[in-house]
Amino acid sequence: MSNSKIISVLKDRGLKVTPQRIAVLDALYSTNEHPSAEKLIDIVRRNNPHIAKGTIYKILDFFIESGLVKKVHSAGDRMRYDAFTERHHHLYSLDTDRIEDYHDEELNAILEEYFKKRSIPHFRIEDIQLHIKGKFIE
Amino acid sequence: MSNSKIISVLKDRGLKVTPQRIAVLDALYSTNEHPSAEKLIDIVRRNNPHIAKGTIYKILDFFIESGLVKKVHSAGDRMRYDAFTERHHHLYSLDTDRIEDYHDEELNAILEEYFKKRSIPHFRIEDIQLHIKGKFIE
DNA sequence: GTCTTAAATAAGAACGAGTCTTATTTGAAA
DNA sequence: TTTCAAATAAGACTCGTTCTTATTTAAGAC
Repeated sequence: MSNSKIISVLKDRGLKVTPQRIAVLDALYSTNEHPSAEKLIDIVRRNNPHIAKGTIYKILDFFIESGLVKKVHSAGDRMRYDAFTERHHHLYSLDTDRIEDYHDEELNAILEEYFKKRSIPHFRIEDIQLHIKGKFIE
Repeated sequence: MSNSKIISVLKDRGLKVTPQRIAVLDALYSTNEHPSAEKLIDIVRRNNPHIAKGTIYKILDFFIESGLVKKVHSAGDRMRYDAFTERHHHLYSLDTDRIEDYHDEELNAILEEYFKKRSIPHFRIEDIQLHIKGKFIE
């Protein structure tokens, strides 16, 4: 994604634009592998070697509050991030730390239908995601 | 669950029975709050103050390999564990670290049906779990 | 363009959940 | 009861993440 588009993403939401935020958002949009913070720091520093580690963690938290980024639920020991905000699901490798997107409108419709007629006592649903665990075969 | 039943769980699977394993399994069966390892260590040490932290982590890994326990995918900074092995789903609080079970046969059937007719290229599914995120209201 | 200031960042120390190491103990088969 | 591979205790260590403090900066006001 071009820099000017990334700037628009921030500006349109009334968020302050900084070179560091642009770099982090660019790194997130440039990959679909749901990177860990450490991986993201690597990517960011290819073009911006001076950006501080703590800054990137702080920016990630800020993006999460702002709704630009979501944490990916996982069983690993490091947090994973996802900047693809449309409703989608994930495939989890049981062998490796690979996590891929799974997107299907029919599935979304089925889930929508199911939860429309069935409310959960004492719980207000805000988001639903399927975790599909298994093995990638090449 | 009684001690003799817990011993049976281990014996029936051909697993070595130790006081430490009994204590950890007992702690897991005594709560449905999907405890972190640290929380579990607290529970275990109420009755067995001498059991080492590393031992409990090692036992948890062993139980996971043995299929007695599953890791719960989460966005938090600590791993959570679940000894309820029937197919079920989870409710996640967006405010707190609360995670509750959600169990419904109709939902399982719907998912079964959906994935029966739709295979995912290059992926062999082994387990499917719904993450329902939202807010608990009292 | 310049000023102003709250907010953002740099640098690295600190924290803590989870892992590793080594000596000791033990479950359970023979 | 003997034997020994496996399990445990104790605590040092790792490293992903957070915190602290001084410095810099984005962007609104003038």
